[in-house]
Amino acid sequence: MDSRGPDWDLYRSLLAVIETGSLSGAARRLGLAQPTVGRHIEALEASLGGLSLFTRSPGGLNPTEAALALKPHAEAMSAAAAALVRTAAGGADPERGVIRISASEIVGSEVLPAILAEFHREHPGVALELSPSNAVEDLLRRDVDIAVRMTPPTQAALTAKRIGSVRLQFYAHRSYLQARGEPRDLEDLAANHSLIGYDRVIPSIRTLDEIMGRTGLTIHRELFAYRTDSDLAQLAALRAGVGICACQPVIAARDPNLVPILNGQFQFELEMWVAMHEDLKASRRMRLMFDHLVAGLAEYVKESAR
Amino acid sequence: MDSRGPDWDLYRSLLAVIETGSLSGAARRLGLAQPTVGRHIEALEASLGGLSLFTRSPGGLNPTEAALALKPHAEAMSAAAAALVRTAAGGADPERGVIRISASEIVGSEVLPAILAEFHREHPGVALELSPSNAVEDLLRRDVDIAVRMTPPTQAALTAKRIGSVRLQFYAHRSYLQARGEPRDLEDLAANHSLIGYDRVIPSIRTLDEIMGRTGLTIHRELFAYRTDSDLAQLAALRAGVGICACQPVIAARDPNLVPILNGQFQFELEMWVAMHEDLKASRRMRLMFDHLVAGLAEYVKESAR
DNA sequence: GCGCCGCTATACATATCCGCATGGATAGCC
DNA sequence: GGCTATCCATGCGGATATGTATAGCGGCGC
Repeated sequence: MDSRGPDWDLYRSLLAVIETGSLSGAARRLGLAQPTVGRHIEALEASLGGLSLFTRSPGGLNPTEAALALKPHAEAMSAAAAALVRTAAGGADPERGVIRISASEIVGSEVLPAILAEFHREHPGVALELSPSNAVEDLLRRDVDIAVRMTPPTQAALTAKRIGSVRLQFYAHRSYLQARGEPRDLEDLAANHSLIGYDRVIPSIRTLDEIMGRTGLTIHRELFAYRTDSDLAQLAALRAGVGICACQPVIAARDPNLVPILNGQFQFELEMWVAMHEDLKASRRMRLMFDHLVAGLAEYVKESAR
Repeated sequence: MDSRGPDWDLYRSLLAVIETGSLSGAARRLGLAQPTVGRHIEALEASLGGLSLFTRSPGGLNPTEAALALKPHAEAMSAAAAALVRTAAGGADPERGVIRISASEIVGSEVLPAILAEFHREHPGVALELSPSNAVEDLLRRDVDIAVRMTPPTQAALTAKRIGSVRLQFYAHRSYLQARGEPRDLEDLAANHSLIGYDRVIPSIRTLDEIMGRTGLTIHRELFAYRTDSDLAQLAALRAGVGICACQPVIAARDPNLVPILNGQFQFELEMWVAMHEDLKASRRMRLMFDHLVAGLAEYVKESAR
């Protein structure tokens, strides 16, 4: 029932060596001595049936194909270990510990801060970590505890709650409209105006593409005059008057110089979800944050629907 | 960048103690001495900020709420470690090592053996493990390397390939038909015949339920005269003439005494998928098996479509 | 009530692993 | 060309963790 493999510590050293590229670097990161890490790798190679994991060179250790195949698994262990420590921090006390949250750049910087600030006032002992990213696998790999997503998380083993729909519509800065005029319709928009959009389209934005596709616009890089994959950079460009960009009404309303284009037609709807790994339901602190996010975002969505 | 937590070995001991319920049991499983495991737990509790993980008793150690919250994370580490060892087995040599495959009971025992036998003839050095189960989370948790599924795996971080549709229709054994006659239609079937079906409905069977729901049949336990959650037991019952049961044509055709009911009407279609964690694409052996399964199952589906 | 069997906790000898110090090798730079 | 800054490999003393042995405690069956 066991036939247990190598010590798990060896995997940690393996990962560190692959990532740092040298025994010395791994030793520094792990707080160990270089010979120790070297012996770990040696022991791991022996444990794994004489498998050769690195080609030693004076400049460092070069991972073999076999070692690279093992790396993702070691990363999974590392993520799980980190999640375990986060869960353990503060113990069963919901007023202490760490929570790590992932959200899109926009939500992470424009929507969450207010909501998280409120949570932090109520629970000052809980440390918060925010990871702005669009990667979906975060939750499965346990890189984060809770995620706010704009796509329905169809994953098993996930506790997910739908918040509602967030509108998205075209906005432009007054200064831009003064210089370029206001587009009459979609055709005019596409032909004679400067759109702000994506550079290399990110997978998780696909829903947006579909929606825009339905409106008759074909999405391709050349459609956009100002291209960046960062949502935040797009928002900044919109605020600077570079061009026209899709934006959430509540966020746009914060700048009185941003005005809706095309009479607010061509609204897109994005679903907003909060998701958490089921395993974390065992932690009172995580449940607290989950519920707080659901409530806070529901408020935001309600405001957005007005 | 690091602030590394406790030694990963401690997590392994933690998991073993939770699962066995005692230091001694964990020590036996891990091949360590009981005091060693005790010290591990002690060290872990200290590392985690004086967190209390167990209530010691003469009969064993009782995990606290905090320890139970950590368990899933430790399990994730364990699964990842096991997957790493499987990947490492045989090294980069695609002709050696281990592959662990998950499939439904039916597919695992009626369809895969022939396909896997062929693979095994070509690659006799590769050890194969088959885990018949309907749990979907296997791949994410890395409990298995490759899965054959009858539901579309909508998960990110998964390499999935759709094989095609597998028909499912009602069959009965000749002896049953002699005794009970042949049902004229669905109503007759539901009212006057013995159906073989599920006991406590398993989540992953839901697709089947939906399909059957479309046909007008309401699915509830009482509909079935012979109830078991094991697909294999259902098939065995069908072969023994217990009653009428949905079955794949290719499988039914192997027993000349099984005949289609209702003129082959009311066919259901199930999609067949092969899925693998993206991380495993780095392993040549896994890719080989993935491709072999795709080819072999495509052949099976083609045969089934005739 | 007695003995047996499971468990944990403690004490002590030992084997193991770790860190330190050193040597050798390569690459970049003045 | 020599200097320096990396890196890895090796040898050795010491700290650390492990295993063995034992004591103590509680439950269960006869």
